[in-house]
Amino acid sequence: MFSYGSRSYPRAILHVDGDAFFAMCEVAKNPALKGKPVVIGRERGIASALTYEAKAKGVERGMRISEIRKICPDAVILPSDYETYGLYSVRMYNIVRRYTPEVEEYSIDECFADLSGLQRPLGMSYERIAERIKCELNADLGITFTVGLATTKVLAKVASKWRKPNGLTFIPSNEIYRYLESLPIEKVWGIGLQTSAFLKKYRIFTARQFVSLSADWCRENLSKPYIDIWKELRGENVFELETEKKQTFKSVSRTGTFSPPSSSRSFLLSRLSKNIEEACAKIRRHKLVASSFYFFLKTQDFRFVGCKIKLPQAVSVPCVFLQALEDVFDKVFVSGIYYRATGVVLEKLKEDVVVQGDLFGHSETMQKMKVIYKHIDDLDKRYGRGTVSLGSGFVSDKGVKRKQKTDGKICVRGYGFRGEKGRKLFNIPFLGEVK
DNA sequence: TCTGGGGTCCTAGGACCC
DNA sequence: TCTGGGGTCCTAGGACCC
Repeated sequence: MFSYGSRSYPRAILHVDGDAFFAMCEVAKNPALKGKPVVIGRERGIASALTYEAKAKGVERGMRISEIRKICPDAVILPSDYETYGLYSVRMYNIVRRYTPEVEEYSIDECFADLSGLQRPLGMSYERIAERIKCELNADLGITFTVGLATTKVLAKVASKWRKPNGLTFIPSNEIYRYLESLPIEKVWGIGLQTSAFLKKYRIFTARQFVSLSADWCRENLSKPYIDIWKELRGENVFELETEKKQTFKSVSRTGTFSPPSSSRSFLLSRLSKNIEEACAKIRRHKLVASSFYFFLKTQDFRFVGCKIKLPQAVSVPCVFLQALEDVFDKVFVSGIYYRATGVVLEKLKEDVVVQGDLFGHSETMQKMKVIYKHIDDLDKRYGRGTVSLGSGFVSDKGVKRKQKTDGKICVRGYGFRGEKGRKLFNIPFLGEVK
């Protein structure tokens, strides 16, 4: 009988977490950035990720870029490059898969892996395997990772949060309570502000106190997700790894904040038009159609007002959404109120089954729209997103005069047209029927 | 925390049917 | 028309995550 010490893992669940992932991908891509304070998020105006060097200088996530420039003048501020991060992400998964096919691609910078049963074939303890994986990730990607090993997913998350960055923490089953002792309840994965506030009313402040609650108390006072977390923290496996490729989206959304806040009906509609166009482009990229969507306005004081809309058929062309939106917009919009953001959520998504010569499913106009959007998507692929866009989104574009009549037209960005800048409007005849 | 953006899951309650 | 019970499906909204 093999024995690898007294440390026991009924299941050996690994959690791998990239340190400051987006920022570190940029450093890995361009080694000249090494050791410098690097901040990601230039295009959004706020920091979405930052290196530890930037953090050491007082920069924080969510901080405005303008403020970062003040407190850290030597910061290298870059726009996000999701394609690169996605590539590093796939490489991360594949390195972990050298050890086991049981890998859950949890997010762009995180994954879980089930190492159970591997000690004997690999001739190593689980802890040694975890160490090896961490080293290979670091060596092959040039990025450091924080790794946690425990007996359940929730405990593996506790482990990987324990020491960052570049951390490696093991929680064998006989040491669970030691790690939960001082862990604030709101730090537990899945327990947020509301639930921790509720638990604190009952004098539950730490994860240790939480797991000491009786099963009866939990059943009476908590809903399923929290009972599951309670079990997982006690070492009982409830959350299985989802090793199947994350299939298709259930919803796709696009939102945008603007400043200063606006009370202009046409401006808000124009922003929503942009939201719809981008969301539609995304579902077309994934070969999906939506038959329902939700739109909302966010007021200055952070309230959401919105409305859900059903479409007569599942589509992916913006004009149908836009038409439906205009029909109900005024039920939600109140003139005189100032709004700071708009957004849309496309729902009821399903695969866009292309039926050749389907004369019944769609009107003639719809057929033509689909053809047009196929070409628009091709142009976007070649010249960058937003090369061709709807005129209705024009009012909110910089440098376009408000009065310009643009509804019902399609605009094309001027790049590449003999040095011409700006945009050109084309009134494409049969689109006249489409608002 | 003077608060950005993109997702998922769960649940209570209403609609509808037998 | 009212009373009673029970099942399913759908939806809105809450809560949480990265």
